[in-house]
Amino acid sequence: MTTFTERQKEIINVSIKLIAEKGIQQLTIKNISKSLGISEPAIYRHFENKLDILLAILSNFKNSSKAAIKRIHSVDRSAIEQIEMMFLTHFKRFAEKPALAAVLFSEEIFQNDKRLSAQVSTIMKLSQQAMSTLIKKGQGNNEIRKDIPEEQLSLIIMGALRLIVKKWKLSNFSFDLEKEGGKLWKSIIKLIESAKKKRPFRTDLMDRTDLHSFIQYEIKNP
Amino acid sequence: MTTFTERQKEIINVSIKLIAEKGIQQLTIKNISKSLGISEPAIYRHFENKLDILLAILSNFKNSSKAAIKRIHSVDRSAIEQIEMMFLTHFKRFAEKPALAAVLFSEEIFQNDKRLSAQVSTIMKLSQQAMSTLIKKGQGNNEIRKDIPEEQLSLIIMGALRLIVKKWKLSNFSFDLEKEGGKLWKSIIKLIESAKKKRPFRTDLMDRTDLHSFIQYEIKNP
Amino acid sequence: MTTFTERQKEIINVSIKLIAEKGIQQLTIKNISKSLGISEPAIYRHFENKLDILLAILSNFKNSSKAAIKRIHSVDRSAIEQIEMMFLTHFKRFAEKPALAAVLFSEEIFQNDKRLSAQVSTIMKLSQQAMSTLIKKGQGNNEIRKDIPEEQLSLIIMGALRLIVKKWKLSNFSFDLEKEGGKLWKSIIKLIESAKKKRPFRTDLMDRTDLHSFIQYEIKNP
Amino acid sequence: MTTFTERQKEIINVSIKLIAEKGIQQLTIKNISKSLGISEPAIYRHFENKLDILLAILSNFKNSSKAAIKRIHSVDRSAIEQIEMMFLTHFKRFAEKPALAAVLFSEEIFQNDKRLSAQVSTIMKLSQQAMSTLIKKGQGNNEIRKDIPEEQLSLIIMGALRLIVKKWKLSNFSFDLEKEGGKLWKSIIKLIESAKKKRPFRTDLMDRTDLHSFIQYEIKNP
DNA sequence: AATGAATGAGATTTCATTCAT
DNA sequence: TATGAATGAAATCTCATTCAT
Repeated sequence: MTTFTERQKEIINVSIKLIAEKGIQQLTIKNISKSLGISEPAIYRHFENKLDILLAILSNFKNSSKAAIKRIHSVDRSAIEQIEMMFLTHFKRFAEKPALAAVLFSEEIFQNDKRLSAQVSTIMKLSQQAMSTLIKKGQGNNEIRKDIPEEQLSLIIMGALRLIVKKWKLSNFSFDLEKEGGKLWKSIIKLIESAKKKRPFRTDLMDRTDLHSFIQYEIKNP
Repeated sequence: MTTFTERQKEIINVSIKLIAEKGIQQLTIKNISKSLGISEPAIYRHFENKLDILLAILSNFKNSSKAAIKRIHSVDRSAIEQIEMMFLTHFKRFAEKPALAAVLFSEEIFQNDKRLSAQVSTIMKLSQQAMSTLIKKGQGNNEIRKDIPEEQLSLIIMGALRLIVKKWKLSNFSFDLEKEGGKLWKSIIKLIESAKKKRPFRTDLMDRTDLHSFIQYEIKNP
Repeated sequence: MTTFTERQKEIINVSIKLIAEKGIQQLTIKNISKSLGISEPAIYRHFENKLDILLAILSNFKNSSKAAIKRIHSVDRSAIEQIEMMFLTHFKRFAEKPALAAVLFSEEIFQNDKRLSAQVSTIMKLSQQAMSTLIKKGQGNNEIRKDIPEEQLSLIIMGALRLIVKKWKLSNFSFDLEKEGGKLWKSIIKLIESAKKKRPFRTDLMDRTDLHSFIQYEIKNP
Repeated sequence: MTTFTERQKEIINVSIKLIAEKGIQQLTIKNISKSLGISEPAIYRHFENKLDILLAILSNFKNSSKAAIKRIHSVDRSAIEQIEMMFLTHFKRFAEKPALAAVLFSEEIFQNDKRLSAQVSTIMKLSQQAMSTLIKKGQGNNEIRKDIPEEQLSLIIMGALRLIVKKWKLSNFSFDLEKEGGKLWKSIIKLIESAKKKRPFRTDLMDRTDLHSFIQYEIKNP
């Protein structure tokens, strides 16, 4: 788990911002250096080449995803609550750093290099597996319906999650992602909950100190 | 609804292929012309500039989407069946022309120009609205559950649809999209169908001549 | 004295206009053909190449200058009146076809080819010699002061004439060239007239039928 | 009043030379870089684009014109002498740097861009106004005849000045501009001097150390 | 007489990267 | 750690011109 210097982090963040705002085609060494107020060759003090910057972005995100997943899995909650955590963590993270959404949901950007696309695949699988694991647990618990295979449910949940983020981005971040995410979550619960054990929907969830602070933690320590 | 010359269509197709295979960064006039076996300036006889080629790709897809949607809406079927048609039409379309999937599910590619991203938005809204309309109809019919707002269901269905196409692409088209799409559809039906009026799932749907030929038609006549 | 076909004349005129309005750099085969509403290769039916179009412009103007000069010289008037005719003919010509001014007073445009710059030189010398001849006649007549050599007077008159046309062009043809030209002429007469034989300034000159019709003729038959 | 780096000055000078020798059409980045012995992209370290190079040429000339005019106006001399200074300064400047004449008397070259043609207009007006001011002063002093409006005299003088420079250029710099300029000046004095106060023509003017050194100064410190 | 399609040459500009300082 | 200057490669696009029809 590589760590980055301050300058490297600056470069990573500026790059994410540039991709988010102007697209991958505008992610040039010139633009990065201009954004940072340093010269172009200076970038090469911190990264060997441009590809390494892109890899660093991915590695950075992968690490923080891993950490978030680990924490969610280790929390002692019902499966549904844990899935909810994943959901909300996602939205909170992107709401706080919209550029990240733009970049991370744009795997195509990285497709022209094998190392890059491998990394992207790994990242995608990471959260899908985490989701799958939680769903399986929920199905074991009778929290979640069993008539639909766990991979399908995972696909459906992740798909909705991704699409709402994408819409948010296409709308120029013009709606409240966390609020809409909350609504979406309510609907998804209805869809996936086991018929037998209907639980009352807990509107208070987001306010509960522990979950809230948990999510906060994830965002501050990606 | 602009029509394109033969050469223009060739350029459009080659461009889609290039984007799909090598990413937008490799969509250069040189590569396009090389693929067609003509000189670079020759391209400019057919499109004023590169942006126009990208716009043509989008316009082309938009037109065929519109036509497909129109036909689906005008068919006299239950809402669920119509949604199924949309689903399967989508998959069939992409299965027949994988490159299109690569391009069309990569809206980020087009983000660096206002005209492009406007077109992308329009296209996305097109199928979402079509889906919404059908769901509303189904809810009116008691075919589809009413406890979840129609926009949410639409979001969830479209999200799943998009994600499976994206996975297919990331897997290098290594699974059978139509087959997996069929499975996904089965799961989705279970999720959205109205509890009261459970219909038996019709595995035979895809084989029925009329639907099949309908979809075929859409693909051959975009 | 080559004559031109109708199409050739059209091409010449359009070319003059293009140079006048947008500069020599915008005089491209594409722009010429677009202005005429024909295809690019069509131009090559009428002129072998681009250089020939430029030569035709010059040849055209040279011919009409020669004719005008010849007529002025053959008119039976005082030298001062003949010079006045040259002056006014010039202004009238340009006032009716401003583009011509833009082109003809821009000899630099043609400098990158020997044949072109030779033609330009010839044209310039043409009117200067004509002017010189008239001045010499005037000095012989005692109409024009003799204390300044005839080449100097010619230079001064032609210089003023050119500068006012250039100013007119730079001002975007926003003043009345003929009127300002008339004023300039009054001043020049005062400067060059022989001290002894002061003639009254004839404001009526431009109205006199013969001069007027003479100038008209020159413009219509360049 | 922007100052230029050494490389920028080199580029400016090389560009002037290229325009003078081969015409604006040969002023290409390739030719500039070849002349300087550097690569084409290297030019872009020093100027953002080609237009900026042209603007720099004009700006450079404008600045030096302003300085020259300021100095001439501030000298304590008769109006006629000051006009003479303007005349001779002009000729000396161009005689020392013939390429500049080629470029500066070819405003057409710059007509295809608004910023360029605006600058050209400004420069033209600059010296015309300076000339007008001096003539008005001379008319107030009874040095210069009053029967011709000051704008007309200014036009006539500037026109002659410009035309002789242009002829010099068209002749391939084959005569002695300063000498011919001197002759022209003698003629012009005769034309404009007030009848009452005939001053002896001062052939010695150009030799007088102060004027000479003044002009020298202007040329070396533009 | 005209055109659609094409092309070699070349224009301006951008890019990632290097090197000397 | 940083920079000014530079560069090879390549991108987009324009130009005058040709050729088959």
